[in-house]
Amino acid sequence: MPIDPMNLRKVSVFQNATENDLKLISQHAIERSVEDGEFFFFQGDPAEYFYVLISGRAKLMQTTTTGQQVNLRTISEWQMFGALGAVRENATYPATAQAMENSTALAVKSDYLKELMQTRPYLSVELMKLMTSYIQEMQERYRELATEKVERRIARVLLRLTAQMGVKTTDGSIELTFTRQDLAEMSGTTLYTVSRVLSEWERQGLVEAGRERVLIRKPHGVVAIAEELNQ
Amino acid sequence: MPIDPMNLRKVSVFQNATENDLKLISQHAIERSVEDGEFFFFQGDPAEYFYVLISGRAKLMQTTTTGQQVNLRTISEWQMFGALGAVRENATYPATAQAMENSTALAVKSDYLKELMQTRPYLSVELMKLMTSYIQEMQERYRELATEKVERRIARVLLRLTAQMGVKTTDGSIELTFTRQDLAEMSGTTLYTVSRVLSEWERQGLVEAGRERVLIRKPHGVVAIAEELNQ
DNA sequence: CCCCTTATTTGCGCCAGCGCAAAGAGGAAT
DNA sequence: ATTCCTCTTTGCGCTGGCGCAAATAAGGGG
Repeated sequence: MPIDPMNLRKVSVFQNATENDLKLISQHAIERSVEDGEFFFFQGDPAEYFYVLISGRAKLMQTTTTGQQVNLRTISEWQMFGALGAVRENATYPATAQAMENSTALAVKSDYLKELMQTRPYLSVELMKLMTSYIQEMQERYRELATEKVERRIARVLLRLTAQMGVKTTDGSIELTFTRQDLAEMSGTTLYTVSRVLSEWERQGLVEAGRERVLIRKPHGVVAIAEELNQ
Repeated sequence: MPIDPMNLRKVSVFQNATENDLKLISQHAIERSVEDGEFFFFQGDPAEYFYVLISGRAKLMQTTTTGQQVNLRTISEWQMFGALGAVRENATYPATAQAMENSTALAVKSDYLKELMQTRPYLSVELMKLMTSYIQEMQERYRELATEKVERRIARVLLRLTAQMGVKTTDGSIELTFTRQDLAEMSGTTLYTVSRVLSEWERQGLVEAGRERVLIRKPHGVVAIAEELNQ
């Protein structure tokens, strides 16, 4: 059952699209459901489709030859992913997309997007804006990883996630749903270190740590750690 | 003295431009010379112009609040830089561009590029390709920084630089012109560690290390370190 | 309600890499 | 040649963070 094309306007790249364009795109889309832990695509696969997540949650990651993983980005609803292939000819995905819950996405042929962009400059512009924001975020994260201590990197990851997908509870706390392993992959450290840091913060009353869950009790306290000038 | 517009075809984004477009662009360009160590622009400045380096060498870097630096990219002749501002409205540069030698660049108003892109899809396409390659490179470097040991990261930096700007000498060695500090900023470590690693490699006969200079004697040996599967 | 699986915590030992400090080396300019 | 400046090397001590191992906790399914 195809979704209402108007929903596609929630996708940043399509925010300025005409109603007709949205219909065209949705007509070219097929729905794909993927279970928790399974994959939309793997790094190195031919980038034949780009995706728009319509329900669930996924992550984009790179895997090293030795099997270690690095989390590049978390994808939530109405975000586009796998779109780099729409740009180059015969591109392959530069990362792997794995569902973090049971998820559904729309898949559209990259070639179709490429075709649309030929005659719709707004699409290129929006896609470039999105790419620009990725570049900036990666540059920033790269700098953090190169220059900042683990504790602060973890604090920043929590804040980034808060902005992107944090759920505010009634008492002003913020709830995040991630495993220690997820957080480790996002902050460039190990699950042991994440666990130790969260335990310490819990002792200080900043957060409450649970299974696959972190409840930020004092957001400003986490901000303080992330920004702290001393060191 | 304005340069020959045809030279602009060496810029990847302009490779498919018409002769007339190249002329238009060069007519809108002003030349700017910057001495060794001085700056084209700073992180946070309004991104009014984009640049094309026509002689010399520069680096793009991010500076932390505590003054530490991270090198994002080295710019050599006919590369475009500072173009992210052409995409967003009222953007600021996300990085600082510093000359590594006496350098000259063409500066063109970002707005002018934006205007051209409205009617020339090939420009958007090429710019997106460039952005895609940045994203991929940053993702890769991020993964390396997160998962790989210093020695291997340094090896990879040398190989990247070899591909980008290495000078082959008559006997098959490759010469690179960088300070230990530069290499440290590029591999996310300190100049001390770079120095120690290079000294060790010199003992093994892989390289010759000189002042602001590294001569790679056995490129395949460096590749072996960069690729080595054992750990 | 119990069992099994998966996530988390924490003690412990270890070492890669940091960063100070001081000495050495290479170039450029006079 | 001499001087000066900058870049580089290396000894030394230190520590942040890794990662094993084992215990503990939290769900989920039957």
